[in-house]
This record gives sequence, structure tokens and C-alpha cells, in this order.
Amino acid sequence: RAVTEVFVSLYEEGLIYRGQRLVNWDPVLHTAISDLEVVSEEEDGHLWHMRYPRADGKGFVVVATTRPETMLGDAAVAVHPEDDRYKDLVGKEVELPLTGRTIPVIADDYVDPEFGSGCVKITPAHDFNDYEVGQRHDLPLLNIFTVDAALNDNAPEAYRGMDRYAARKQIVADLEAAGLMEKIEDHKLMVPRGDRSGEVVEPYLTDQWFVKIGPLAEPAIKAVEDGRIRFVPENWSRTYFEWMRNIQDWCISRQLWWGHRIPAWYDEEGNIFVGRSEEEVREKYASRLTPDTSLSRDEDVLDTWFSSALWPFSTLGWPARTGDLETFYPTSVLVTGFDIIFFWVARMIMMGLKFMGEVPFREVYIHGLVRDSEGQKMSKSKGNILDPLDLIDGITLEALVAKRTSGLMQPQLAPRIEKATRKAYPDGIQPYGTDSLRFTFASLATQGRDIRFDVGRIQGYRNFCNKLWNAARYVMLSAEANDLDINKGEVELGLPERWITTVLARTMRTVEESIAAYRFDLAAQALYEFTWDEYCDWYLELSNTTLGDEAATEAQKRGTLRTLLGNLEVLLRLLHPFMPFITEELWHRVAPRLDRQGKTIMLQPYPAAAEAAEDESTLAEISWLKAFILGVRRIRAERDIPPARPLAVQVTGGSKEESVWLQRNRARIRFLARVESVTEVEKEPEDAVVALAGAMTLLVPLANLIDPEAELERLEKELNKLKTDRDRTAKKLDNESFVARAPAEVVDKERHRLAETTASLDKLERQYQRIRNLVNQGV
RNA sequence: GGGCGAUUAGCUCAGCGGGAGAGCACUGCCUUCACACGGCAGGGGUCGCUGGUUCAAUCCCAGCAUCGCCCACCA
Repeated sequence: RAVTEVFVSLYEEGLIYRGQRLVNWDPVLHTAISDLEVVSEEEDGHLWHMRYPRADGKGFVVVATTRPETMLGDAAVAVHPEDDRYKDLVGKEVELPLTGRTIPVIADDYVDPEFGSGCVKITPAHDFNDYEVGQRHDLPLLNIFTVDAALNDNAPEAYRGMDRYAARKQIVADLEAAGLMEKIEDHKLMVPRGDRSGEVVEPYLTDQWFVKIGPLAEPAIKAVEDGRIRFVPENWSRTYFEWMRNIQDWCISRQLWWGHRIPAWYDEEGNIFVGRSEEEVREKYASRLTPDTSLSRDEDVLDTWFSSALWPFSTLGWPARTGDLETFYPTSVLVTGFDIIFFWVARMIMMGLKFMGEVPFREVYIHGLVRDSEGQKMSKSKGNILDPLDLIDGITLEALVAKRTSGLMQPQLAPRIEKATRKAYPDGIQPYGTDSLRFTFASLATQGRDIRFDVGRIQGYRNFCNKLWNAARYVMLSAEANDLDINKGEVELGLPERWITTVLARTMRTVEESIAAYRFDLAAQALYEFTWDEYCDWYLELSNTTLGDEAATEAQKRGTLRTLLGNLEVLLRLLHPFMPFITEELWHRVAPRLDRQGKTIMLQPYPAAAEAAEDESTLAEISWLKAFILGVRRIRAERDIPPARPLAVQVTGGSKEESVWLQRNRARIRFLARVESVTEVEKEPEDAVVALAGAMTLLVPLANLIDPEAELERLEKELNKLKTDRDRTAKKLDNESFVARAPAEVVDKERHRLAETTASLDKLERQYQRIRNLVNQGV
């Protein structure tokens, strides 16, 4: 009903008309198609140079063509008006070989004098350019093809009924026989094919329905220009403008079996009557129609994109003024791929503005197109399709091969497809699950236009799902192991608790901003990093220190458990849009422990960063603590010390603040770095391995374990790194214009860096000397 | 011909004016009681090339090269 309504109303306004025009004709499907449904590709062909004898007998003109068979429909030969070579020829006639006709020579600046001979044959009924030229010069339209693109009765008898390609061969042969073929060159040309049939389409003269698009396009261009509609990424608006400003009338009739029938009726003389129904037509045109006039309805149907263009309001009940329409039009965002900006997006904008008087949506989020790992567009005929279900449920190699090689348009490709498939997926595809797939696509949703699908990526995110699951398991186990009522009683939040909550708050902010900017990749990345690198790698370990500490108070344990569970619960809600199933399942286990009720996580509020508590002061302390622990771990790894063997660590130097931090975090260091003792000493031991944590030096005395040569080598490497760093910074600060012109903040930062690297260098240098001495003494 | 985009670690990609990051892959150690779909530690990049702007360029500008996409009527 909406379709009929729109059609009739556009017709009444004169924006839909029926006319005989050249359209792209698919000779296999026997239908007209729109410009957008034609795909041109470069193919090898020839350029035939043909001689047309001058009517006055003074030799020939030579015309070049890629389609010799169309010469039977030629109406003229054209030259450029300023081309001196042919000036005298304009207005004269030439003989059109094989036909017995003569045709005029005309001047038109469409002709490029540089190309070929500078003479062009003009075939108005079979070429879009020639049609234009024909219109300008009032040339006759001579259609020489049938709907199958075979020659019709307008062609000389000898060629009638021949297919266009057979005719081409015959005509070329005949011209050669007559000595009228000057030469044949190889030539690359763009060949237009129908995107459905793959057949070469023919510009063909038929009666079709068109939408006069100019008056619709103009407001649609304006809507994007003045920002009522915004493309994301913004660049796509340029593509949109480019097309809209060069738009041609839209051929909307199709000679197909299915679709919306065109609401037009014809009487016996072929007069057109447009209306919502035959009854309406009879009523409306009663003055011209008698009740016994027989009317027949137009056999054609509408281009499917015609009804799709109405989608934003037709789905809401239009033309009825429904509540839905009132509430939901316009929508806020349209999410789509760039391949249908023209087909669909632009047309929805035009129709929306026309019939609703308002844009159909405010933002158009254009995402990339998924391609295979080679960057090829996925298509059934190439056999490189990845079915989402196969990624979710997995598929064996044999089943995948069978799937890809069945029902092919070109069965001869099967062996190649099979080979490629066996190579790309030697073990088939593992089941990765819905959440992994969804998270993968979120993280692949970058600003680019292509998304190469890489199985490695989904595998990584499958592991991530698993990580989250196991982390939650740990949290639940910890909660069960303590029979504290965590929701009642005194709560004390320790350093790690305040820290992880702060980091979570910052993650929330990043996620919030990223989603607002349609950067789902950045949101996904932030969540991944928080979950894995902070919550699992550090906080779970730190929480263990408190929970496993017999000296810890109930209030402390309660604080830890509440933070473990509480942050996990928030994290689940944050992750829910990215991995709906796992988060739902886990949420039902976690939430009740926090006395949080709900039927589903889907109805829970999305966490808002503004409500989160932050404690900046924890960041520096934890990052120092991490440096300390990493330092010890590194010594252990590089000196090949068994992980189970506890170390005694001595520390020297360090700021006052760091001393305080050390006192506060002894238990955590002991636990996480597997250290049996940390002692502050004045004098550095003779034989030790060293690491730095801020201004503090960590020393692990290793009398017999140490391999002095190896240690010297390691130190040397580190010293070199620090030296280049120091030199570069020093050089920068020596530069007067840097100090004068760079922002004070940046200069400060550089000064700081210089001080730090110099201090570190100093410490490592001393260590280096000590070991050097040791080695020398040994010798 | 016009328009748009890409070029960053072996691969897939983030970053985009103040000392380059992730995932996968790679190397070594570890079956430590959430997780071997794991832990810990590491290796790997003159950020396509040439100029310019700037105190400072992977990032901004210009040109070039290579690759890609979309439009278009060069017979």
C-alpha cells in the first residue's frame, strides 16, 4: 500500500514518467536494470577500423569501433567541429556499407579528435553517448536488436535472426571481403555486465518507468550538507555527494515475475492511467473512460530498491499515521555497509524527506565489509565464504569442502576451491562460540573499509572468553571459601581494592567515549586490557594476598571480596553488549552474592563512569609495586633461578615515599615475587644481581649462582640503552629553542627524564664496576 | 578521466605533533590449588620514498612509488 501510494503521488506530481529511453537491457533475464546493477570490467577486445565510402566518391572516412555489428544501426558519422581534416566533409554524406543506406556527416564536440581516426560512427539506438548526440542532431533511432540481442527485421536480410556475436563475425568478414576493413587492433575496453546474469548488457530502446530524480536529490544533498544527517566516518559523505550530484533519472520498472506491480493501466489505444486501483482509475478518469472500456494493467514490476527506499516509514505503518510512526520516525542511526550507500541509503533519504518531510535517520554508521584472509570479497562463486555458524559451531574440513564446492555456478572451479580450502583450513574450523565471534567483529570494526577476517583473531578472543570464565570461577571460589556475609558489616578497602576500582573507572570512561564515537574496536580493546592485564594478572593475585593472610581482619577480607565481586559484576555489565551469553550466565552467579537481583543482565543499567569512585593516589604506588615485582621476576628469569626457590632481596636508595611503600607492601611483594625477605641495607653487597624500581635499587645476592660474564653482558646492554636515552634527552635540553618554545610541561618532562636516566645509569654503572672487579680478582 | 582510501613487528591491525602498541606467530623457563584456550620472562620495527612546515614529524603539507575500492559515455 505504501508503495502504491508513493508511486501514484510521485506520478501525479510529475516525478514519475513513462518514456522510451535507452536502458541497460539484460538479454538473458529480459529486463531493464538500473545503472547501479551494471558492473563494468575491463576485458580484452578489439578496435575495428572500418571504411565508409564517401558518397561523392572521393575515397573513405575511417571510423573505429569496438562493436562493429552496431554499424547496421548507424545514423551518422561525427567529427569534431574544429577538426581541420574533416571540415569540408561536414554536411556531406557517406555510404553505410552492407546496408545500401547513406548517412550524414555531422559535427559535434563529443568527438575527441585525438582518438582513433577522429571520426565516430553514431548509433543512437544502441549507445548512450550516441543517443545524446542523436538527440542534439535530430537523428533517427534505428533499433536493430530483439529482446535476446539478436538482429531484428530492421537489419538487412542477410543478418536477421543472428545473435549479436555471430553477426559481428559475419559483418567483419563481409567488410573484409569488400576491402572496407582498414585494420584491427587489440584493445582493452570496459564491458558492462548485469550483476545478476553476468551477461553483457545492451543499451536498448524500450518503454520504461522513470523517477525524475533531480527534485528529490536536491533536498537530500542539503540534509547532509547542513548536518541533519551525519556519516560516520565522516568521509563517506563525500562519496555520497559525488554520486548525488551526478545522479541520473532512475529506471524503476523491471520485466520480472515477482515484485510490486506498477499501478498503471492501459486502454486499447495505449493511453496510460495511474491510480491506486482499477476502481480508482475508472472513477478518476471517468470523463475519458466508458464503463465498458477494457483496461489492462501494466505487466512490469518495480525495482526492489524502490520499496526498500520507503522502509524507514513504510515499516512503521505509513501512510497511516500510527503511533509507531510518531514515536520512531526519525530513528537515530542507520548501520550499514558502504556497498549500499547508493542503492539504499541515498534513496531512503530522498523518499523520507519527500514523504515525511524529515530525514529518516540522523547518523549513518558505515562499517567495513568482511573479506577473506586474502582480502577478497567473499562470494559463493569464489568458494571463499565463511559461514558465521561454522565459526560458532565449528566444521570439519570435509564438510567445509563439500559446502564450498556444491551448487557452484561454475563447477569447473571446484578443484581449485577445494585445494585452497584444504590449505587454509587443514583441520577444518574449531568451534569458537557466539560470544567470541561477536567480540571479534566488535574489535575488527575499525574505521577502515575492509575487514580481513583472520581466524587467529577469533581464536584469541575465544581464549579471552575462557579467561573471563575462569576468572569468575576463581572469584566465586574465593567467595565460597570465606563464610563472611560480605554485604553486612564493616568494610576496609586496601590499596589494591582502591587501585583496581580506579582503573575500572577509567576503563568505563574509555568504553563510554569509544561507543559514543562508534569505535567499537577501541571499546573492545579497553575491556580486553582491563580484564586480562589488570584484573586477572594483577588484582586477582593481589586479592589472594589479603584473603590468604591469616592476620587480615574481617573488614579487610570483606573489602577485598566486595571489590572482587563488585568489579566483576560491573565488568560483566560493561562486556555484555560484546559477549552477551557468557556475561548473562556469569551475572546470574555473581549478582546474587552482592544482593543484586534481576531477571536478566539485559535489563540492568549500563555502568556509567560518572558514578565510579576513583583514587588517583593509588596509581603511582601500584605502578612502583609492579616495577618491584617485575624486577625480581626478571632477575629470576634471566639468571635461570627456579621459580620455586625463594629469594632474599636487599634494597638500597629510594625516596622516602618508596620506603613507605615498601613497608606497606612487604607481604604483597613476598607473595607475588616469591621473596623470602626484603631488607634495607646501607652498603651494596659485592656479588649481586641488580634491578631498579623507581629510585630504589634491588639487589639479589647470589654468591655462587651468578655467572659474572653473563651478568656483565646484560648490564652492558642495559647501560647502552640508558646512555642513548640520556644523550638524546640532554641534547634536546641543550637546544635553546626547544627550551624557549616548547610548552613548559614538555620541558619539565624532559628534565625529569634526564634526572631519572642519569640516576639509573649511575647505579648500574657502580654495579657494573663491582662485578668487573670481582671478575678481575678471580683472574 | 574523476573521487576515495591504504602503505606501522613475520601475519592481521590500532595509534597519529613530544621516546612506537595489541592479538596471533616466534624464543626460553614453568603441569604454582581460576585458567596450558594458561603463567612468567624475552626477541623482533630507519612507522613506503623524497622534500617542506615546526624547537620537535610515524603523525601536518606537497610530490613520488606501490596496492586497492567506487564512480564515469572516450568510439
